[in-house]
Amino acid sequence: MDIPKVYDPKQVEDKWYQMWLEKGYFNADVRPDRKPYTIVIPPPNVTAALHMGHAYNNTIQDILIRYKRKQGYEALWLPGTDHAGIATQNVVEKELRKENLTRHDLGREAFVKRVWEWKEKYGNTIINQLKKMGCSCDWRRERFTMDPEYTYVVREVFIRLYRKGWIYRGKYIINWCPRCSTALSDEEVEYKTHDGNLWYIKYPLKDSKDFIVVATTRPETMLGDTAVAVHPDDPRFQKFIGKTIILPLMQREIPVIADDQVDPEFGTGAVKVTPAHDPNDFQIAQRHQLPAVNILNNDGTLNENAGAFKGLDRFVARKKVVEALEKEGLLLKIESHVHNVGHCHRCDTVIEPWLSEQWFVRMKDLAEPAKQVVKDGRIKLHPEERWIKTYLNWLENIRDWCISRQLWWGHRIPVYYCDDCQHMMVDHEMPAACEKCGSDRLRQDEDVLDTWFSSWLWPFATLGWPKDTPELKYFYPTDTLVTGPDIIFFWVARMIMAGMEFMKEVPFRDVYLNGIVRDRFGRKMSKSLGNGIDPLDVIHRFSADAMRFTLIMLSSEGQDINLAEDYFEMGRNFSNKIWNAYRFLALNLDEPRDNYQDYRDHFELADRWILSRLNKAIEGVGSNLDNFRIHDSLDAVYHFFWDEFCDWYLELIKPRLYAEADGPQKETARTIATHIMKTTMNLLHPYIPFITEEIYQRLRTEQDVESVVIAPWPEPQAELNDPQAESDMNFLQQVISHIRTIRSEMNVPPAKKATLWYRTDDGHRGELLKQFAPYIQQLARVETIEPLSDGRDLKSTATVVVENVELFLPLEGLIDLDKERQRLEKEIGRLEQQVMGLQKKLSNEDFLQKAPAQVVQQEKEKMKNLSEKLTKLRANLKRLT
RNA sequence: GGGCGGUUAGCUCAGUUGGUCCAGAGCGCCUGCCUUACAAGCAGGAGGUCAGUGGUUCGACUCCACUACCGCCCA
Repeated sequence: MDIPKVYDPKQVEDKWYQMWLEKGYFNADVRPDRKPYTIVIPPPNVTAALHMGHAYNNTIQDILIRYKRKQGYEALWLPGTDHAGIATQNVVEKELRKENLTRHDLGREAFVKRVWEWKEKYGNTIINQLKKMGCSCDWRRERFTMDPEYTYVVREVFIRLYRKGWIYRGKYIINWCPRCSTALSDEEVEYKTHDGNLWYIKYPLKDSKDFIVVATTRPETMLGDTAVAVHPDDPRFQKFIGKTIILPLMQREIPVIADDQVDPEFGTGAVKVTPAHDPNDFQIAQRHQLPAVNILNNDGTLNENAGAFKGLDRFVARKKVVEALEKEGLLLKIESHVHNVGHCHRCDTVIEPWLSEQWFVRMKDLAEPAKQVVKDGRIKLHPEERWIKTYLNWLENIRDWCISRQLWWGHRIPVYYCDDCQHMMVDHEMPAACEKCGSDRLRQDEDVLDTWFSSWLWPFATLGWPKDTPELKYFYPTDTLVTGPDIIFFWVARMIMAGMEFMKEVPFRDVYLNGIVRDRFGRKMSKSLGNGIDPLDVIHRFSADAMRFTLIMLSSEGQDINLAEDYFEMGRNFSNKIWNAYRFLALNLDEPRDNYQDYRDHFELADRWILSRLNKAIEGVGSNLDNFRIHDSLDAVYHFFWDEFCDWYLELIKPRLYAEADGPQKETARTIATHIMKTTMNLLHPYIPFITEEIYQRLRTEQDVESVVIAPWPEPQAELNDPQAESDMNFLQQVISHIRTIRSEMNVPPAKKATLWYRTDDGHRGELLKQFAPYIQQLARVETIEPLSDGRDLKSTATVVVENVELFLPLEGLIDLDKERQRLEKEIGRLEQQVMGLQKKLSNEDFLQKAPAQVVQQEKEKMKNLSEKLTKLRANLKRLT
């Protein structure tokens, strides 16, 4: 048989994926006879190709969905992509800039067409990447947040909330990005620490030589001041309340007012009030009926209300205003001041609080059920402790959601205005005529909706809502959401709100929050740093299995992953190990078979042991997966396969396999090894789908299901649990390891066969050494094993004590007695320390009285064993001196 | 300013309800092996006052408090 020594994933990955698609294994349909298990993908933005974070996130989803599919659930993983309003508009605008064009050069219609072309390209790229990774999505159900059906849902929701009075339009202070030229929600603002200044400015009182000093971090906004405010109880300013100030540079008369909101501790205790450019000032202004003076254009330059500063960029204006104030002697001082400044989440531009007319969702009543379902456990977060507080805290302090965006790419707001009577109508389509005055001069609102206003509907919009489809009934609520903690507010919380509002039911039951993939130094991967790793490149160099395996091996629940390209060798090596284990079986197998149960009468210790260990591995994988401990689940099967199956079992059965004649002993080893191998492929399949299919197919028999994708998930078989076999094997493993250590430390040539004598009054262990001498001979390169007989010369033997059995290795001519003495002394020293510790513990009255009897008993037992061992080692050391 | 997370072997991290996993894994390092599945491998080994201080307890990497440093979120 010609099986290459090195596994070549390129030969298999595409082949099997094609087969899976053709067989329709990933398709999930409404099947009342089965329990559904549903995951909706966090739809990747169509801005660009997927990065390592996506690879990680989707690997986790694929593991869960493949696990459930193998368990017999009707497992639906619903794929799709997100139009990602601002982000996508930005990247396309960037493309245009290369052609020296702006979106305005193209006009709205042509620009949107251009974005659709971009979407087609990257949408396809993304789907292909997911397929390359092995993602088992039901591709028939792929959705995009701007599909016609989806767009209908978005409008429907807008209309329902509007009619309910939960969507309103109003003039408020919102976050404005001058670069993107749109409003943002509070969540889209990122605060960063800036080393700024605090400028102290004198505001002269009218008809007086007196003045009030105000402090500000944004001096240019003074041009829009309409008052100065002080705290009503602040004794320093009592005499000024109600007086009039002449606003410097503008010569506008503004009042001095008293308001509780003023913090007397900040600056001088008197603050300038700029209602159009500060949320707090806006509130103050409303209470005092102050006018708002807007001094900014939408691109961040100053408008005609800024007087002499009109047309300047806001940061240039800041300098000029300061200069002008200084010239007039009104600048008292400048202090350096560290403060947080809001930046656009998408383009990093400093945002401006700006008074403008926008659409909002009233959140209070939506937030309440979303809080409740997490509090009472109907939705569980994993890891819970870490995020539940963050989630609840956000909902406690929820603010209304600004959903209108001054963009072109997105869902147009379904609101229509009559040009004649200004009447406003909300509907799916533009009415033929104004319902109030009958005019046909109607126009739709120019703005589009926040991207998240469509993605918060994802779990049910993708299943057919608002129609009462069988899919919706069957697959909703979905089961698990896997996503990053960075979008808990943007997406997770809002999906829960939408689910509760429109479905009256949670959208999912478990939320697994995966960590962020970083570079080897713990830095976030980013284009600007150039430290990103391309999943396709990794797949090309190492294979999809290797990528998936490595990501999970490096992860731990909810923690960030530090990643470097060479780490993927880990996954490649494991694949190769699997391949070679298979290769070994194949070379010793004429044809696949899996009837190990037929040889039950011929099971020997190693067989009983490995089957018992397999049970443990199956339990470990399953229970950890059920608890979202993804890494631990893989770790369980990884160590079982490599450390126990490959390193011990396969080595132990070699004598049987290499035996000349076929016979039940040989057949037992063959069939069990095959069974373990195949079961392990089932266990590993969710993590590394490709190689497990390849091996499964090669080991498949007539009785087996046609693909590992749908082969049943292994269940532990209670009758194969064998504690006795495990403890006996454990003893023999220790014996073998100790002999190996001695050989290695004494530099015994590998080819040199050793002799082993043993002495013990433990009948069972003595029997084990006798009965399983072949194991020791095979794995420790020992020739003869016999009980120590009287009169043996122990002068040049190395010794070790394993569970009260003394082992002697005569090493005439090989042993370095000094070295052996050192070795024994070191071991004795180690034991003495332990004994001392135990002695102290056991002579402590408090311990004896207060510790549980069982613990005391355990410690006493330990003490007894250690003492015996110590006695033996001391005797042996003495013999050498 | 408020909240959360982290600090364990050279590196990246595990350690699940305080007492057998008296500290583990992967990578790296050292030694010996091309032993008829695998050198992408096998066998063996070195390496840690579990950030610091104090407390609770018979007993603390594990619980509590404070401190230091790092990171994230919110105002």
